[in-house]
Amino acid sequence: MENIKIKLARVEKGLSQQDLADLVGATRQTIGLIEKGKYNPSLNLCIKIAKSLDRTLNDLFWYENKK
Amino acid sequence: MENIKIKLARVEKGLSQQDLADLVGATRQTIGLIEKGKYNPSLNLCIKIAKSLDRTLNDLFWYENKK
DNA sequence: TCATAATGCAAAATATATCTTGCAATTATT
DNA sequence: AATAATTGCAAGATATATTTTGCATTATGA
Repeated sequence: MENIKIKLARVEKGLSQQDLADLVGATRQTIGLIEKGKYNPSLNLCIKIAKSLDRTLNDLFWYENKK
Repeated sequence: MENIKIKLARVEKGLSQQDLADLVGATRQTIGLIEKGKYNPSLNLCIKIAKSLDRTLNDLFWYENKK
């Protein structure tokens, strides 16, 4: 369950994992593991990531499931 | 920073905190504290809550900030 | 090729979300 | 008014997100 959306939005803005980590006040490892889908991040961190990437929560973390 | 959106969506569906807690596999206290804005819930819990209330992450946890 | 930046991985430590239990206070129902 | 249901609050225990540090691997650029 990789989160490819974050990675795409990040590289689209020309940011490294470290860059994004600095923007949201987290560590590179945390960003990497979230992108890998190995973490269940906190809401506040999700919000910071979304804002830093000019996206919304739904854009990055919401998956529509048909029915 | 109370989260009134969750509370509104919950009562709108005629659910008690305990009901919602059961639906998402959490405890009543956890739901209560999230509604009070005293917790920073995990993304997975947010997703479960949103689905249980037929809302999206943005509906319940995203606040548009002008500029 | 060489150097450097970016990423992956992993163990131990720390911070904090969540649970458990219990009781008080409030609200709804009869 | 009385009873039950709902919610608030709080301390201690547990689970887990996040940090810290370090090293290996891969990609990038000179």
